[in-house]
Amino acid sequence: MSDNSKPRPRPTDLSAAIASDIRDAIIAGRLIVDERLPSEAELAAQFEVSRPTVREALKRLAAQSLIRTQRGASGGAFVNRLSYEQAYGQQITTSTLLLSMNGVSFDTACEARFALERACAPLAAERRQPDHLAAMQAEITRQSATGLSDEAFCASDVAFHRALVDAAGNPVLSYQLAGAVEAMQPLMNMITYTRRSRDVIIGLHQRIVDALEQKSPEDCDSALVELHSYTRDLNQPTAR
Amino acid sequence: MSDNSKPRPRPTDLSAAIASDIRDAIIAGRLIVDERLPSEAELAAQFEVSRPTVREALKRLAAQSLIRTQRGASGGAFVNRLSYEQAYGQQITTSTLLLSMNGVSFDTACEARFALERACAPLAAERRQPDHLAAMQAEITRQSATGLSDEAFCASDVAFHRALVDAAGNPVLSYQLAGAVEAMQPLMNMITYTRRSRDVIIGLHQRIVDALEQKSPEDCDSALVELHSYTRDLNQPTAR
DNA sequence: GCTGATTTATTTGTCAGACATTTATCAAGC
DNA sequence: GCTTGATAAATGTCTGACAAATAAATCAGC
Repeated sequence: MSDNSKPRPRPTDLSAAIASDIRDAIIAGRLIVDERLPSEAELAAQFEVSRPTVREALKRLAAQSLIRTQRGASGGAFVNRLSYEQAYGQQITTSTLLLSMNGVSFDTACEARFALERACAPLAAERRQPDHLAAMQAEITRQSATGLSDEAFCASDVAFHRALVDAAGNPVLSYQLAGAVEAMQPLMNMITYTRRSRDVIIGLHQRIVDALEQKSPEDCDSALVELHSYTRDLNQPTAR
Repeated sequence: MSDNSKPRPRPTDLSAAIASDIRDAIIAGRLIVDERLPSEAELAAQFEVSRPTVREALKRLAAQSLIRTQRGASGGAFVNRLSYEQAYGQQITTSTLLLSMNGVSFDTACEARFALERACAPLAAERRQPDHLAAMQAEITRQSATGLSDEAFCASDVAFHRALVDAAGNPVLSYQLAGAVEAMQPLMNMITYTRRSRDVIIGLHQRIVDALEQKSPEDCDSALVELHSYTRDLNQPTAR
């Protein structure tokens, strides 16, 4: 009556197994936020392994921001409250690598991004605050500058779209979209932006801001749709 | 000896600094998929640290699925091709913890989930394949069973919605949505589902499947909107 | 010459013990 | 009362060693 019916292949890697144990305890709530784990020596005794092995396990968890460590007396490993900032970072790293390593096409990534972004637009139109509009307007100004490198233009584009997402006022949405928006940047960096194409994009950005200011989700949506197809065609000007 | 002027301001936590270095190299493409890293001993010499320190760094990267390791001659650490499966897993873990540790309200998470899901609906209506419809229909059947626990009902609900997302035929969307959908499960598990409420939900699910079958994005969207508001009210029956 | 078993070399996985560094706590001295 | 120093606890790091896995080289046998 053992649980060897579980499909989980018990890792022969002790540090991976220990990390998995502790991770499960955190996810299941048996270890709560800010709770202190036993010291490395105690964990070593508990799992009957050496301290370096325990440390490797803890580093794995630290890499996922599940724990944080503190040195000194009354230090140790603590269950970490995963902040939005940390979650953003991991989300962006994972998304970026997923796209680049699997040869995801520009079209696929672009479609996903604009689909998700359109989902935010109605909420953004309803809740946008002055600072969101100001942030977006500032990026438009930056994008209009002459002599801006393609890379800088892309970075500003990303910042614009992140501000748009943030305007929806839903931190969970912002978190989910962070990956989609940021991971697009490397792909968009491969495009050459002519003066005219920049002007078109900037014009659409302005339409988006205006639509949000007037709380018109329809105008915002149509601008996004146009921006999507324009961006797609930029990448494959001779397609079809 | 030019690099002794390398005052990188993170001398604490050498293993974190080394992991960061290697991670940057992978993201920047200086290390490509399936490329073998130097052995632990070589890395130790290269970074002028001990092998355990290098190992801790490598374990951090392994925790993010950035590398995989192999024992034996011609073994070592290899840059890992991040698979969608692995990315799903990390996304789900991070999202679940983010919601539970930050006390994200049901409404907020629910709003994000349905907003994102509505973004998938038009694509799903266009591209859904028979197996997607079959998978969704199978979950509806499961949900209709009597004596089903609330937890099992929720699990089936999640499976239904993931099938809906997959029907959009965009792996990047599926990846992004995996977190949003799965992370909702713990929150939805806290709801008690009466027979009547289950019937309402199942009815809406059926409407969604029918709409997809008929390739009607409008019907699908309206069903999703209704499902959203119904779910929200289930959680706070006396609100407003 | 070729096949198959054996040895060898390389590399990760694990262990033990030690020292360095950081930090909270507490006691001593002014 | 406040500062200051000693103390203890914990993580961070190092050294050296052995175990285990695995691919390549070697060698015996035909």
